[in-house]
Order: sequence, then C-alpha cells, then structure tokens
Amino acid sequence: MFTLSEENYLKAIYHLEAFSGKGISTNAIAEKVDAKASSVTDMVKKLADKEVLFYKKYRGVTLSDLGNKIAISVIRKHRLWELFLVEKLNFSWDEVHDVAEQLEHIKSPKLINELDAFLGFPKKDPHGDPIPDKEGKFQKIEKQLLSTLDEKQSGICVGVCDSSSEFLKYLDNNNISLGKKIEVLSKEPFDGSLTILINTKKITISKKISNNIYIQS
Amino acid sequence: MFTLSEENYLKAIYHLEAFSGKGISTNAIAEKVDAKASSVTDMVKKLADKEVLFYKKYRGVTLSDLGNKIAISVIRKHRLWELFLVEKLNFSWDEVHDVAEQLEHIKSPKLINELDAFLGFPKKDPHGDPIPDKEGKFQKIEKQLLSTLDEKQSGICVGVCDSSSEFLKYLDNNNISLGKKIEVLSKEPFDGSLTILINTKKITISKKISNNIYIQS
DNA sequence: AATAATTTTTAGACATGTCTAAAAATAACA
DNA sequence: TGTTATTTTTAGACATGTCTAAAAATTATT
Repeated sequence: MFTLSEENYLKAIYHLEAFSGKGISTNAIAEKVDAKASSVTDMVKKLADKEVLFYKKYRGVTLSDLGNKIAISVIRKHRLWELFLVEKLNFSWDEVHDVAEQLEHIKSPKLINELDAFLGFPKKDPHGDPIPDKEGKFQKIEKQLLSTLDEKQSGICVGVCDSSSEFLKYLDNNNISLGKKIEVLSKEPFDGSLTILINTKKITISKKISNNIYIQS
Repeated sequence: MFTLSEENYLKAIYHLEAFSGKGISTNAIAEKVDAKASSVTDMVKKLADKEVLFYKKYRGVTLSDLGNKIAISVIRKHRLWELFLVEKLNFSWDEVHDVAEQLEHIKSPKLINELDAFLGFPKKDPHGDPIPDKEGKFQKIEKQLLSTLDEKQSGICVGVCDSSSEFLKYLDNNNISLGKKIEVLSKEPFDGSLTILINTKKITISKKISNNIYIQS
C-alpha cells in the first residue's frame, strides 16, 4: 500500500516523464511536489526500495511498470473526481483541482469503478485530459501548444497545461474554453505574444498564456 | 485546521458523550479509536490546547462547543457520503462504512454542501441515523433498543448501533432492514435472547443482536 | 482505612515525512 | 582542462502520531 505522499511523488514523476522523457531530476521532482531536494532524495530511495521506480545516485529516476500503473490509477481517480464535481456538483473547471487532489487518494476500487460507471465511462476530464480506464488505458490526444502555431494558422482548443484556478479564470474571462476555435492573426517576434481571433473577437495573449493552451489543428 | 487523527478523536468522543454523558475516559476513547491509552492522553492534551475539549488529568474529557461543532461536521460528511454511495453508486449498507471513513475527512465546504443538495437535503443516512444540516442541526430520532422491548410488544426498525459489515450482513441474511415491523414473541430470561416475528417469519436472535437494533414503537 | 486492582499518565522510543546546513558529485565555462 | 557553479546527497534535526514499560493516581475490596 502507498501513502498519500508516495502517491503524489509517483504522480509528479509520471507527469514529468510524459513531458521530458526518462531520467527525472531530483530538483524537477522537488519543484513539482513542493518540497526540498533533500526530501526528494529520501523519498526516492524509499520508492526505489518498493520497486516502483529505478534510482541511480545523481542520475535521476525512472518509473517502473508498477510505478506507472500506480501513477495512472491515481490520475484516473483525479480526473474522474474532477468530472464528477463539474457534472454533478456544479463546480467550475477552476474550482476542482484542490478537491480532486484530496479525493484521488481515497482507497476503494469499487468506489472509483462505480463512479466511472455513474459518469458513463467518460473519456475526458473538464480540462480536456484523457481519463484512463479500469485497465489504465487511455487514448493519447493529438494536440500541440497554441504557441507553436504561426500566423494565419488555426485550431480547436482541446486542453490546458496549467490547471490552476488563476489561469482557468483568465481563460473564462477571455471566453476561451474547450472546443472553441482559435485563429492566430499575428505573432509578435519580440515577446512571442499572439493576437488571436476567438468568438469573432480579437484579443492579444502573452507567450506564457499560449504556452499553456493545447489546440488541435 | 484539524488533522485526520484529530477529527477521528473528536468524532469518537462525540459518539461516546451521546451515549454515556459527560466525562469520557481515556480508555473508552482508546477503544473507540483503536489506540493505546497513552496515545489518547497525548492527543487529548493537544486537543485541549486547541480548545476543542476540556481535560482534567484522571478526570476524562468533555467536548467544547467548538469541538462539538467540528465533530458534527465530520459526522455530517460521513453520513452524506454513505447515502451517496448507496443511492448513486450501488453500494449496499454494509459496504459504505470504510469508504465513508476516508471521505469524511475531505476538506471543502462547497463539496459537502453541493453533495447535500445533489442528494436532495436528506434527513437520514442508510443506517437510519440523522444527517446534520449545514448549521449542524438535526432532528433527534425517537428510538429505543430492541432489547428493551417486552413480550408482545412491537415496533418499527429505525436504526442500528453497530455499522460493521458483519452485523449488517447478518441483518440482511435475516431480512431485517429499516422500516420493517418487528414483534417480540418471547424473551428468554436466562440469556435475554428474543424470538421475534419479522416478515411473517419467526426467528430467534441473541441479546447482542437485539442490543444493536433500534426500534420505534 | 489499608491494601489490591485498575486506570491514567509520564518517560523514552520509533516511523514518517519533512527541513537546514554542509559535503560530495556533476555540469558549465572560460 | 582546471576552476567555478549547480545539483544532489548526506547528516542531523524536528513535528506528528504512535508504541511499551514504568510510575502515579484513582477506584475497589476486604
């Protein structure tokens, strides 16, 4: 059995691997789980002992198959709970994250599988991320960062990187939501900011914003 | 803010006070929270510092108003989650307890109030216990132990003391459930066992069983 | 009321998960 | 390639919540 902390480390490492390949550094994990590097070293040793990851001193870590499985099951729970909160309990997409962070650690296979059924075996969560099924399988969503688009190109908003309340509220305030068409009108070479067309309205967004929006062309 | 352990202690003390009045002993708490008396002493000191209970060495403890409020809010969460599991996720009443023990510690006022609304502001949980409302108010259910009935007396089953899976499965196996009429046909003076009529069937139950069933006459 | 039994508390220990500060290893650069 | 900077690890500490064993207080018994 894995503790809440252990699950959080596994989830963090999983997300980091999805982003930057194998060999995740101590510092990267530390930032993700909001702890000091020394704490990460300790925890990583423990997780290596439990055979959920591989660890070589000074060389970073890589999840084992078991580690991956556990991380995915936590992510499955997180995303199902987020959808439940939005669909059934009137939460908005910027309110769900913190509560789901708690709910994802509840231990009960029946609970999560019944919740899955109750929601109709959904494939995506409120932020556009895929929900792994009971076996841990999920379809990878074809997507790219809005920041990678050039002038005149366009796409559909299909997801976000950052699920923080501040960022999602910004999107709400600018009428950016999943499924919306976004067209890049111009790109500022100096700072990478974009002027985009959304809902027949022209707005300018910074590089930091466009770096956190996924689109599908 | 209160930790999971602290909440469990407050809940335990609340239940003990409801049963046996003021001045709850260290040992009673220890049994309820499944810990050693020495651990209880430590925790109780900490809770006294936090002003959720009154503690005099060797004299037991009593919840403060704040302590009561917190205990009731935990119980509210526990019972709402139990009802949710039974009503929405196909749990049976003997499966809900352990999961609700976890869910009751999730921190989010919005979550629990929305859940309450989602369930239609229910007044009772699957075991017949009252669900406190947002303000902590709940109607006290008029009830007595089945074991206090005499021969020829009868009543409606309105609750259970023990919510363990074993006990509830026993009740299921004997077709005893909330709302059922129970008539005492005879009472054995030696061991207090009862022969009762339920569903037009005659069965004999031990004192230990009748001590865990609440009825309303 | 004195002694025995029980309950409760204290003292000291341990596991978990965290930290700071210092040492060691790796990476960067000039 | 040697020196500096950065990253990572080690060492030692601390808070939480638990334990065992022994001491102290209370309660029960004769």
